[in-house]
Amino acid sequence: MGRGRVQLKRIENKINRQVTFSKRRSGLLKKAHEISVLCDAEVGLIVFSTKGKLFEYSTDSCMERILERYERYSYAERQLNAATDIETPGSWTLEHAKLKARLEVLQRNQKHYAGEELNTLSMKEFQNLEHQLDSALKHIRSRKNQLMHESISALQKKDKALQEQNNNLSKQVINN
Amino acid sequence: MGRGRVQLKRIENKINRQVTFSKRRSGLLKKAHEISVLCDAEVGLIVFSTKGKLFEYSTDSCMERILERYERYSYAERQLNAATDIETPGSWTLEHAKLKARLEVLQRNQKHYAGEELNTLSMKEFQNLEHQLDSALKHIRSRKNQLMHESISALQKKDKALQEQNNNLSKQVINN
DNA sequence: AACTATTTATAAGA
DNA sequence: TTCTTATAAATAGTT
Repeated sequence: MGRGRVQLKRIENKINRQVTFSKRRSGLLKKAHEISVLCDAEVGLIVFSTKGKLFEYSTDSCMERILERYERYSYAERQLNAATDIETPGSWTLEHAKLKARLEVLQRNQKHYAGEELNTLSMKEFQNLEHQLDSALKHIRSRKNQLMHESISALQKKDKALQEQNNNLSKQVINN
Repeated sequence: MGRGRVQLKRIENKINRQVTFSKRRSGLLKKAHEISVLCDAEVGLIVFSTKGKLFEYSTDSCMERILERYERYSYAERQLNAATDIETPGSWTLEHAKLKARLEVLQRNQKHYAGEELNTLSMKEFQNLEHQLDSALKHIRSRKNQLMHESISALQKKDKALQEQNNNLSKQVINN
């Protein structure tokens, strides 16, 4: 896509490499967004430049969600890691294990909050979850409303101040 | 890039969406690989189709490495730089910092899901959160509905069976 | 940061 | 699905 054919190997010239990186990066992010919207896919894209700078795109700006979903796919691998950890005793082991346990609980909760993995819940737990989410949503909507009102009043105030300033300036112009 | 201009919105026709997904997915993976090689960048790309199938690309086929780097960069860079310049990835300290960072993120999310500590969120993040909660609630209610229906049919079936048994027993009593 | 000649990606059609 | 082809889009080299 350009004036020359592209050889699939590292661009040795540093400047060219930097420029190409910048151009292709934006193209890549754009395409990631497009497939996400057009095809209703969930996409996570992470790019580190040579110098270690991070660029990223994720559907709904929620990389965490996507990474968690990804890790559910590599569950077997994680279990392997966990086994190795337990077999390696050390001063950190206890705290580490505790952290992991808390993490698992939170992750499970998180999934329930996201409406996933609901099969394990009893009817009563369902009711609870539903109620919690419902009230959270109410909180959030009322807070959002409040924010919007505040934002509107701030703008109105600013508008008023500007108009007054305008009037004063106009008078000065007329007087001169 | 084709015979028609592309509108950036979900393709409603299921077949078209599937075909476009397949084509664009391979294009995206190719471009991810290209920028990685040409520009010496480290790339991780995760794509979930509508149906939940996973496709991925990662520089050197090592997604875990990239995700670790991402998480370090995003949440724990400071602590890590301070604590461990020499530690190799996979060491206890790194693992530990990573876990702690993730835990913090999850705890914050959890609070947001519960409608707490909303002050720090921007308007856009609000919209995202509201949307997420709304869709989670829909999932949960539809699943609850399904469970209740199943439960009702199970009871009706049982009821029918018992009545029949009853009838049979009554006849036997009369005959004796 | 723009430009433009080409290559590349891909939408629609077969 | 796979291939073909017309066209849109991306981008390499240039200014």
